[in-house]
Amino acid sequence: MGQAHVWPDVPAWLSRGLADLFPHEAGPLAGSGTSLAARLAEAERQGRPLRIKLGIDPTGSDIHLGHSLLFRKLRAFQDAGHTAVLIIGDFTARIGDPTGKSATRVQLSAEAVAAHATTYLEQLGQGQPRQRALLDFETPGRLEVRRNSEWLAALDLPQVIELLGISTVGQMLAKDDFSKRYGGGTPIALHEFLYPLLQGYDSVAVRSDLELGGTDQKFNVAMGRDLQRHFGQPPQFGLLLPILPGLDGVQKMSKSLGNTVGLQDDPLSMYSKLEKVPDAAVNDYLTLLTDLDLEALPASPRERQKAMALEVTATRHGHQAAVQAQADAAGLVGAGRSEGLDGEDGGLPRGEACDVLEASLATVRFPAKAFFLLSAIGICASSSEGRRQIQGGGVKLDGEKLSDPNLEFSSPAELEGKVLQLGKKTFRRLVA
RNA sequence: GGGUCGGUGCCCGAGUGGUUAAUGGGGGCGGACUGUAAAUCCGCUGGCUCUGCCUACGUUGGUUCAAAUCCAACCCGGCCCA
Repeated sequence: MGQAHVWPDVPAWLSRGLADLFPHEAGPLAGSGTSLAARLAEAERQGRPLRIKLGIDPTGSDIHLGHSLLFRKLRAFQDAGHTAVLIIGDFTARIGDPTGKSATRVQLSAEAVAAHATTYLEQLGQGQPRQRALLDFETPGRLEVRRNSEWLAALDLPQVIELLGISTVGQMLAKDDFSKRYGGGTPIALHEFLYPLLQGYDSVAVRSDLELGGTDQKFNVAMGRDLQRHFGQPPQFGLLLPILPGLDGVQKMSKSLGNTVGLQDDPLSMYSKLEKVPDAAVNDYLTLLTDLDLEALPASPRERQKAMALEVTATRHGHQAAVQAQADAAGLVGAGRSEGLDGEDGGLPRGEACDVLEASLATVRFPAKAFFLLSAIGICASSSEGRRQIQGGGVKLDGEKLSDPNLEFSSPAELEGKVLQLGKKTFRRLVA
């Protein structure tokens, strides 16, 4: 995130973790209209809430922490009395946002998109009390869920041509991803140019006052302003949040990079993933995923990791579950070591006392060899990989290292109740 | 449409007739170290209940004892020209 930019004229709940806000006095668009602060004040005076647009493309089935910071900000707007307009890009998802992709994205089927959309809403807390949910689905007037096929599927060719006429090839090529690809000789399909336009047209369709997005969405958000102007609407504000780094601390959090923490993750795996995010990313996680006061936290990097992991897990699963997860995580690792810093870390229960995921042996065919077992219960992708893991010395059964991949177990009874461990963080209790 | 270059394992990228599951790098996983981190070092990195067998170098056919490597057609992409 770099040095924190100061946004003096907007409330703290809004400015926390902000990467960019435009137009803004300090920015290049200064003077091109009212400031957001003025707009907020006006809205309050008139008792007319602002319409805050957030578009999501249902291209996958899981929402992860990288998305959740946007929803947190959207929720903050809701709590301040504004209307969240959540746009499910069921139509645009089928085109695929070229953002950040080095290649053209495969087009999804309508069925897949519809299914994803449903699970998204569940994950955002539809049907749950507002205290537990990520978004406020309950309070009347605070949320509108729209699908952009509502208006995009109805566009006819003349209208599409009108949209295409609003932008130029030059403008499109100014977009970072396009220019990189164009310069680098990777193909750009023409329909990809349509994406920013359609996405921008959403702003027109819902009469957005402010659009929320990641910094990678700047082009699209700005395009929304252009289109609104074209269609005679006051252009929206753009409010951009940083891209959350993934568990590697370097690349953005993304499913395809496998560095995510899913909203669906159980408390233990959520906590154990979070407590080891690289030091450099911890502050980002704290500002973007919690409301904690960074100044008030201990200086020790390890303590900050733990505090962050605990708090983020708690916001999702509740304090109780988070504390339990923290204890379990310490137990799992502590089992293999003899460390004892304070009373807090010392004397922790061994692996078996902890809450470990169970793996059923019901579908495993016996007699089963050790290497086969690993893939059979799903902790290795293939039996060959299982073989290698054992040969590499990374597999333990009840704390004892397995050295022979061909070790044969004749019946489930031999394994029942034992804990199979792969590496430092994958544990499965075997049950029949 | 024409010319030209190219399509190799998760990614990049060597290899241009014969121990080749295919050099190297990245990423990933495992081990040591550690703060359950970073950095560093080491090992592994197609599949199969595996002393062996099977599938792989865009696709399909062909030449050859033998092909990722040669030939043909096709598919896909970059660049230049139209």
